[in-house]
Amino acid sequence: MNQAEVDPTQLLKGVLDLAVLAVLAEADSYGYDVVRRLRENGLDHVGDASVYGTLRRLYQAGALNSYVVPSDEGPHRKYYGLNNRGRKALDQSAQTWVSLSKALNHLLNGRSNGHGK
Amino acid sequence: MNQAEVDPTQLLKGVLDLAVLAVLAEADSYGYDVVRRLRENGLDHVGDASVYGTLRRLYQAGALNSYVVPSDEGPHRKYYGLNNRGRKALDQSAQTWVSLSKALNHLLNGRSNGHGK
DNA sequence: AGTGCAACACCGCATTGCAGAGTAGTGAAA
DNA sequence: TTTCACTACTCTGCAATGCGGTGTTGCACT
Repeated sequence: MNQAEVDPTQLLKGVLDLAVLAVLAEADSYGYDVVRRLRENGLDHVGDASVYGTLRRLYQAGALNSYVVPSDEGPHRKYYGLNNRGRKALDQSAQTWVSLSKALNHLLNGRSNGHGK
Repeated sequence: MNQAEVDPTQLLKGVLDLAVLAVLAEADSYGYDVVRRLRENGLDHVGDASVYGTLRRLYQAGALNSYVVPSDEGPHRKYYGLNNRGRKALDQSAQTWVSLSKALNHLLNGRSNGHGK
């Protein structure tokens, strides 16, 4: 059961996975920074613990690889980056997300349209 | 704490609430039918128990009113419909949803655009 | 009539994700 | 030294999802 793929049912509550994956796709980074970037991008209320948890989960699922970069200006930083598996997972999750988002948006706008399909 | 309003953190996993609310906004209906409609609209993997649970939760939160319609073709049907509170909740949730969805979509497309306005 | 099935409602349990709070360690500023 | 901004991580509680099961009421078959 260490598939990196998300099963659709999980996406309902696992939007964070997708977000983290997306951020990591732009550039490798470490937990603290991921949180910062997520918040800068509109996900302002994500708890850091959630992100760390997500990171760990993703890592254990084999979607990420990580390496420690010692810093001379503070504690070490544990970078995470997408690997093939991760990119695939991102791709798939993104797709699922798009359908979900489309379905939802359709539902939300559906009251003003004249004829359904 | 029985506010019908969703706090943003909940939306991450509570997309179902919004979906159910939206379906109910189109027309009153009963659990079994809600599931059917949800599935027809792309939310194909929602479990019926989840929907019943959501319905009950929403009802207890005061967002829905319900009435039983005896059916001559089977057991009675327990209809649910939005009340003012429900509409407000839908409205608010929808808004939160839109921001979230925007943020996510931005993240997902962010790699190919030069500068977001 | 009896059996079985489909439509319908609902519950309990286990799993899992998310968040809050707390621990810990480093380097720089006060 | 105390404090603070960074950085990582753990424990724990809560709430939501889903599965499987239970029960009911008609209808179609046999």
